Amino acid sequence: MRYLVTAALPYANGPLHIGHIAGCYLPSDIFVRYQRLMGRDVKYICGSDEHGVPITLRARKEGITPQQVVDTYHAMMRDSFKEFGISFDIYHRTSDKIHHETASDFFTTLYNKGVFKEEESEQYFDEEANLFLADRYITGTCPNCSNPNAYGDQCEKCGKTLSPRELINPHSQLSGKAPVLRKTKHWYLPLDTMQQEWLQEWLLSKEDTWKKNVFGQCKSWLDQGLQPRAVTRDLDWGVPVPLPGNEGKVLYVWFDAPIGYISATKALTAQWEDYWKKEDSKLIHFIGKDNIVFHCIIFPAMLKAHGNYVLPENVPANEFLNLEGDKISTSRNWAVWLHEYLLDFPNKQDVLRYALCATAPETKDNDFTWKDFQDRNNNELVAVFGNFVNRTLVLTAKYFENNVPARGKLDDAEKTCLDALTSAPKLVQESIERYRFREALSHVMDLARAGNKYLADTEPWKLYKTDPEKVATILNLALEITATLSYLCEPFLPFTSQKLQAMLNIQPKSWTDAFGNEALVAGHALGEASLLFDKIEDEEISKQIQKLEATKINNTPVEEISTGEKSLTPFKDVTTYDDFSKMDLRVATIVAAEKVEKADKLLKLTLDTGIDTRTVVSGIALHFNVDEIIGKQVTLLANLAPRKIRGIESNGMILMAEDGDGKLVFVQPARATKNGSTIA
RNA sequence: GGCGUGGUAGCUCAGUCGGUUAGAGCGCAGCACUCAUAAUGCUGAGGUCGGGAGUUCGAAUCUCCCCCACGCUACCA
Repeated sequence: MRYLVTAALPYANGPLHIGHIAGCYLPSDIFVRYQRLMGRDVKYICGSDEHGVPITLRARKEGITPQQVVDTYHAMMRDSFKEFGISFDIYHRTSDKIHHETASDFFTTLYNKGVFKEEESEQYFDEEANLFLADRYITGTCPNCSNPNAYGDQCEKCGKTLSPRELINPHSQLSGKAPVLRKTKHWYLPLDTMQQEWLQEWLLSKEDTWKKNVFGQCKSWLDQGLQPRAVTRDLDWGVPVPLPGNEGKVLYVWFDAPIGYISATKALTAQWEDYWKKEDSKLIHFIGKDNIVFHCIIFPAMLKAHGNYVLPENVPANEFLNLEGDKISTSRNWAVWLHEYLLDFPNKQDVLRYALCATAPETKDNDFTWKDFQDRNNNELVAVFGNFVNRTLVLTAKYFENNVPARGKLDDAEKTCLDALTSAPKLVQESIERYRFREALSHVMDLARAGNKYLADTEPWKLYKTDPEKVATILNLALEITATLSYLCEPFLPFTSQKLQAMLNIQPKSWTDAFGNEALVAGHALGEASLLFDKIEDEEISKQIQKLEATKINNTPVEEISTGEKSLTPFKDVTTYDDFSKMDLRVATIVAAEKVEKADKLLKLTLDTGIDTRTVVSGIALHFNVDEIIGKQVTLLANLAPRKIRGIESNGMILMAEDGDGKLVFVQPARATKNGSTIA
């Protein structure tokens, strides 16, 4: 049996922050270190995801090539991971030749098997730049919130997922011109038929073994019915489509990226196929919750379509980590960056590892605060773990010249202590096997607590004068606990483990060897003791909090400027009076309003136009209460063709003004005017 | 609106198949101790288990309705 553990490929257009670490890299690292200690055959795979549109956008913005962008961030992330003790067997990258070949072959195999559906569609094309525009290259006015700077795939203001065709007044980010529609061919993965054939059945079989949040999300997707998904894009940055006559097309990044796990394994070992194709291999994907669909549905679909590959055994996705009560945001710089932490807190990798593991968002979103970080360091690592080790070593140095004393007769206190000693590894093991890393870590701390209690109960410092032999037994056991702690904490606190083992003058051991035997023999000479953890003072914490508050202050004016100036929609093309005069604009009064059933944003308005009373459905329910708009005079586009919305016929359209923040205001006459008055 | 996940002590969370008095860590209060980085140990206060109804001898746990948070999704001319 062998394990293949993957951690989500981080996207190479920005540095790593604590959310990435807590959600994915730390849990996977703990899991893998544990598997190694159990003597299991495990490979731990990760790498930079270096394709896709945002990287090309950043490159354009900074006036460099996409390769330069990814080189920078790839090196940065690789180094941060290493320094933080994330123990990948390989940290690869998707711009590597091996990956291009692997992804290319993968596509070709599926193509030759006739898996894909081929389809032509109309996409926006920039005639000046002479290329098809990726969704991100197109901006326009959001049909949802009227934000004039919405992207073709998503409006960042209201969060709505869009397609470029929905944008009002679209323009190319490259030339600034309005793009034209042109036909293009793409290949689709037929998830809909796969759902029927096997995917649904396979996923439903995971109900008992996968985390609830993960299974629930998959179930939700299945219930809505899967749709075919394009696996190619018109773009020049990525893995080229390996079919003749298809220049300017690449594999879509979601198709390309997970294959990166395979290429990385290839780059790591010639036996890569054992890990991917032998039935007794367990494939485990560690990811954040934003990646559930790709790893639970789409990638398995790809692997199955290819044939011979194992499907994931488990996908233990975490939820999100917040920071001081707010969502972590790269663009708003609201984050604790790993590379900055490593500079600000040198040699304190384990403190962050501890804090993030203890507060990891395993079952729901969780909050990281600097106060919590400080408390966990001072009250748990220093006071419980470090202090127990220190008092044990100090006592041993004082009474036994730094040699391990012999164990004598065992009383009840000793038996209780030995119970804790033998049960701790089992508890930690069980928790890790169930992907409960917070719980596992607390079992480690419980052993240190048991040690502190043992010392407090037996009081060797009092006994020494009257019964030095008893003290020898006590310290023998206490030292045995410190040795066990050094082995047991390795997956979580690898730096501390090493340091402690040096202090005890012992060698690293696999868990199978370490537990169940006495780690220290009488007479063993201990090494030099030092403190495992230092207190973190208030000053250091308030410095970090101030740093965050500064970004908050810096953020506000920038955003205001950007929405105030940059975001104003450019003027539209010239029109004629004839065109304008076709529109019948009238003053009307809202006489009734009600929420449309089963729609969050829709209000059904009844208008008095002076000539008739009519119904208009308007998407303004998020901006106004029903009560506050009744009696308001508004501008009505009266001769707009009727249209059914949610089963209600809408006759016309209410004109709204929109400020930079997406707030809507009625356009109305400066004074109350007769209903039906014309506007021209 | 639909779907998913969650709501348990001041904070972070556990709670198995429905079963006695709902637990842990941190924080707080008191006591003990002095080997230890004022660290440790013990004791205690603190809960209408989001709200309401139901099933049951018995509900944090099962059913229904509602509220709140996060995510997915629908409606938007």
